[in-house]
Amino acid sequence: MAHHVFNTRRREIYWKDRTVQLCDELLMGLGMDPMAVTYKENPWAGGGNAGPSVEVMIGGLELATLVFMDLKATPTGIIEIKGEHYSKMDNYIVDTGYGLERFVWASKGSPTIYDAIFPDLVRKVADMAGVEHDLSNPEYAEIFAQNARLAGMVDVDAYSMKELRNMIASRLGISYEKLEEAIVPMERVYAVVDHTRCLAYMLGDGIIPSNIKAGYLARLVIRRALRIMKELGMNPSLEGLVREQIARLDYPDWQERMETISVILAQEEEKYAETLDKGMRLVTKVAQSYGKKGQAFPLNEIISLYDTHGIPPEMSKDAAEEAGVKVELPDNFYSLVAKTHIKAQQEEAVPQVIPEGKTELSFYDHPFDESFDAEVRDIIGNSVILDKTLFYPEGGGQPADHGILEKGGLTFKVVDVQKIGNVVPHVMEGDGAKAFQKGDHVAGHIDMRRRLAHARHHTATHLVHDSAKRVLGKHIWQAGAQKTEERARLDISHYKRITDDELRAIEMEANRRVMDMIPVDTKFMPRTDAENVFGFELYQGGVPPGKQIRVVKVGSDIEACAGTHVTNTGMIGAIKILRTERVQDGVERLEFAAGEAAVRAVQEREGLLMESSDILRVPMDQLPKTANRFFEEWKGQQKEIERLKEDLAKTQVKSLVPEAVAVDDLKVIAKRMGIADIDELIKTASLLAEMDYVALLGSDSGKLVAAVGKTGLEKGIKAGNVIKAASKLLGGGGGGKPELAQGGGPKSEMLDEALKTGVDVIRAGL
RNA sequence: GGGCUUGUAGAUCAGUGGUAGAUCGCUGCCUUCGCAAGGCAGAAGCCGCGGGUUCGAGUCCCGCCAAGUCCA
Repeated sequence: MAHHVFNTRRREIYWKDRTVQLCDELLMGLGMDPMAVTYKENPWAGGGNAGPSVEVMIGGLELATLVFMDLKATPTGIIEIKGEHYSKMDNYIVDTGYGLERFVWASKGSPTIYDAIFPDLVRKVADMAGVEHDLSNPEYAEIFAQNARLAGMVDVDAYSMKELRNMIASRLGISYEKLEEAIVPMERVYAVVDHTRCLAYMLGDGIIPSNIKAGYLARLVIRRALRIMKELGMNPSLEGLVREQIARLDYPDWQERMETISVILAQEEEKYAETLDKGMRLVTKVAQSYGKKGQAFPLNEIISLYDTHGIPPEMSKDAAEEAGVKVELPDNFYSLVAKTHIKAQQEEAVPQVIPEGKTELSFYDHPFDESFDAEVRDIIGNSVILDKTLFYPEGGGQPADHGILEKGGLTFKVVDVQKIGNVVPHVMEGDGAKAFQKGDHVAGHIDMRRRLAHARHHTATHLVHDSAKRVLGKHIWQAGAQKTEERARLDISHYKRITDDELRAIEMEANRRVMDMIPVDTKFMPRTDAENVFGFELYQGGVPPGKQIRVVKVGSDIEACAGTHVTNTGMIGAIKILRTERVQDGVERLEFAAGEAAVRAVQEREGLLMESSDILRVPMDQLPKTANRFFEEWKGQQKEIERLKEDLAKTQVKSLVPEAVAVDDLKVIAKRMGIADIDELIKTASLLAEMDYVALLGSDSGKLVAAVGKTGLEKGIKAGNVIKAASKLLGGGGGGKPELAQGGGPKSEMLDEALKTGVDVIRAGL
């Protein structure tokens, strides 16, 4: 419940006195005692604006807030509130908010707002959790009433929970423990009721749990509710409770959505269970590793576990204690987490200078005109401003038209077109704007090829969106869109990845609308009329400004849209969806091409197929089978080669043994092995080492491997040292363990010298 | 939008730039009337993809893809 007023300096409708008077009349009209009402005025600030505000309270309960916004944040402002500078605005606004449910609470006099608004649900959850909740017991009821009142009055930032509880307990004349015992379980019950209702609104409204923004908030609420239910010993399933909450809200179409909501909730519950499961394993492991070292579990480790893996600090604590590791959890854990994050940079809003005047937009009435005559109204920087234009300025995810402006037989390229206020600046190539003067008569020519490509992609976007809705469900909402000449992309809200089958179905649906040759119907309508007829689903691409909005109707798809469209879906020709991408949890991006671009995209893909089938020398339809066969064969052959290398190593060992030379009482084999690869050398050398030889093997390609047997190791010969010295001669390097090392270098012609050097190192090591 | 993390056998995960491992699961054999359990043997890996650095990359660097998590 609210009432608003927009006052201007020229015309004031009403301000503080009248607002308070209206509030007073409302309260009296509801039968309240006006003398029991307290009005408390405070400065208010938020979102770059500020002003006075008045809290309306009855018996300590805040029923309404009356906000008077008449200040805006300016760095040079002389009025200072909470460290920010403000100055007066030309417009000043009354913004009120009355808590309907708070009125119910006040009238019923029940100890908490939850008992007033949904006593049955509170009862139900309490029963499910096995919590006694007997409000007919006056002592018990008084505890809640006092708690609610004091908790509402005290600044929670200034006191810890414990201090607050202590205050309440002493006022009630009972012990802290007794208060906690009475209150904590019920607080959880209230929280469950509150959270599930919050979810009913969020999910009913089409929010999909995600890892960012509003969706993330929904996920947090879900997880918090699950956690609280678990603490209450309930079997945590949100579906039933959210269903009941939605049933008692007056939105019939939300009931329909419950099907999707069930799926979403089940999915979120599963996901959370998985995260906790994973987290438990991870945190146990980390805790044990600190336990082994006999160290305490450091706080920054707990912070990082929470920050990167979402492991609740309580869980870290439990796991640590189980592993017998000390840990301390500070009260301000979450603000410590926040401190580790770098403060977000404040965006410097550059106030855009809005030029005077108006450029008439002709492209809506004449969507296929290529040329127009106009008069130059102004030159700003390198931009030309005309009295009217056929150039479409960038907006709504559609890029600007390009083309030329012609003056006295000379042509100048237009490389960008924007819309600022009601004015359209045409940005010229180079310093082309210099050639124009105020009052010049010019001819403009649009690059229609580009325009049409955009129009096709734009109308196709509406069709793809509509098709996605048909295939995936009504919960689909546009989360962003962008077009170019070659591609369009559409982001839609959806709670899981789009499968290949769904993608094909969407593509087919969209192309059917193309084949149906549906006329594209566009008209300007008063905003409120359009909203009444079509609903807020109009605003898929955002809410446009102004009283008149342009409504684009393509079959069953109706959107507020300022872009240029083709006049019939048949003009799109073809739509080819190219891929999907998950831009965030809960938002899928569809990338597609329309018209000529679609044909080109298909041709490109076909090119890849043709090239591949050419390489494999099979017809296209056998590509998958053949590719699979090649891959399987390749894997088999890899294994075969592995086996053969081992066999080869064994036979080579036999032929190498007679070539051993005695260096002191060590048996040393240094040998060039032809075109062997490094694996082969390693296998052969390590077999020789097992037989207690010292082996140094090289290949024509300049690879070296050394392996040292038991006796050699006892005498302190290190394969790594041998290899280091030998491979240095090859212009490379090497290393490894004492028993096995490898190396090499580009100067393979030095191999014999390198082997000799290696033997020298072995001899020197003795 | 930003930060952090992860991607290795069917699963869970190890792996200081130097011959890819463990546990569970799987297959076969031994033991048993049979099962559970145990013993032995074995199969199973484009180390997410593509570049780069290097004599040598699962490991280091860059890009991409996929996933997780946090944002007073």
